Amino acid sequence: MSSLSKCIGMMDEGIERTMRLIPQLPAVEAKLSRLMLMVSGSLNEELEFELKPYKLNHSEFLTLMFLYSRPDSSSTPGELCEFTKQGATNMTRIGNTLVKRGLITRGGSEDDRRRVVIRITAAGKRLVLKIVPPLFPRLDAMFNGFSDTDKKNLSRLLRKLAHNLDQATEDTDTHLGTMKATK
Amino acid sequence: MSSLSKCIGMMDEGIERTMRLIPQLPAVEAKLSRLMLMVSGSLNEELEFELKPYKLNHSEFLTLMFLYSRPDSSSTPGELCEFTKQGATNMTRIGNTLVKRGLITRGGSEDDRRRVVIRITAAGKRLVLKIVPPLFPRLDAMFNGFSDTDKKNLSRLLRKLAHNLDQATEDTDTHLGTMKATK
DNA sequence: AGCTCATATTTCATCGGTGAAATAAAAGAT
DNA sequence: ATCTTTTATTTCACCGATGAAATATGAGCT
Repeated sequence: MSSLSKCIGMMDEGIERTMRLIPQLPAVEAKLSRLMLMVSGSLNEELEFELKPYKLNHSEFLTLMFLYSRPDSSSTPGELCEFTKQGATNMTRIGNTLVKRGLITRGGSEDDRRRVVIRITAAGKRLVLKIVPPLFPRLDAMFNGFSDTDKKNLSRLLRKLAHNLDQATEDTDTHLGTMKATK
Repeated sequence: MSSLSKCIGMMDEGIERTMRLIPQLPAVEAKLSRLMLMVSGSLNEELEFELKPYKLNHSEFLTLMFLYSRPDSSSTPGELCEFTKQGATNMTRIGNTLVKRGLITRGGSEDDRRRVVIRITAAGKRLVLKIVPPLFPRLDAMFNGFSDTDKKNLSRLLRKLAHNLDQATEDTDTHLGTMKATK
């Protein structure tokens, strides 16, 4: 496999050369967004790799962790879709496989009987406790050489980025909204 | 759609609560890595959305841009696999579709006749020039409110993260290597 | 010349996810 | 009481990518 750093080097050179062909290109920003995508791609790969022994994929793990972190150990399909950014179709499938493995249960809600309540089981919690702690050394290693201010800054900048991305998609959505309304 | 910021809020709360259940959890680092994944997920979505009108996906776009940025407008499947982190199977398929659309050509190499030389065509270059400049405003908007030092810091921190990730996977790989050698 | 290694392609089964449409059931509004 | 909306599921066709195995071809070594 080619190392991430090597890919980043190629990317840097590529953008430098592209800048000569398209001078208006905002090179700094282009590099930053490419960096984001490449680094998190690698991070994602790493996570999937760690989950493989437990036959869980990223979405299933997220779902499980979200339930684990809830005060009442439960949620609904809709809420899980929001948080994990999955479509309803996929959420149903994830639910099916996790139920089949006995990691969650699905039951009708008392108060709103359209709603389905998804709850993590004792076995699900046990699995989380088996998966998560071994991840900690990796997590620490990832941030080797990061000072406390480094971490604070990274958090701040990523959150700012998130905010800007929200703005952008909000604009797009409202435009689509007006287009539909006009039509 | 649920906004990125709202998801980040849920994530923050989730990790806080999880920390109470698993006190050794390195919460700061966990949040940072979740942030990375969430923000870049959204960034990725945005990019795919921009590319959709041109019937290109992320990998095809990367491939095209890499070729565009090369001094001689060409590369080889192997090199493209490295840079785009795609498997050979997928690279072949990407090549097929781009050739079919007249955006690249595939030909035998002169010096090493195992090698295939992939070259971006004039039409391919034209498409790049049609796609890329409209991306610039988005790119600028993404980094709204970022000072020059913010950008420098973000770049520095992402590159450091990349370096650490390389170390981690290198360790894993060499362990696997010695395991295989021992076997 | 012969052997091994490297490069690329193709085929095939599989995975994870999407999007649209149909169905069901119940909540909420008037 | 009916109508509309919300919530969830299911089905189906499809997309993009993976991984393994088979094939082909040619480079490089001895």
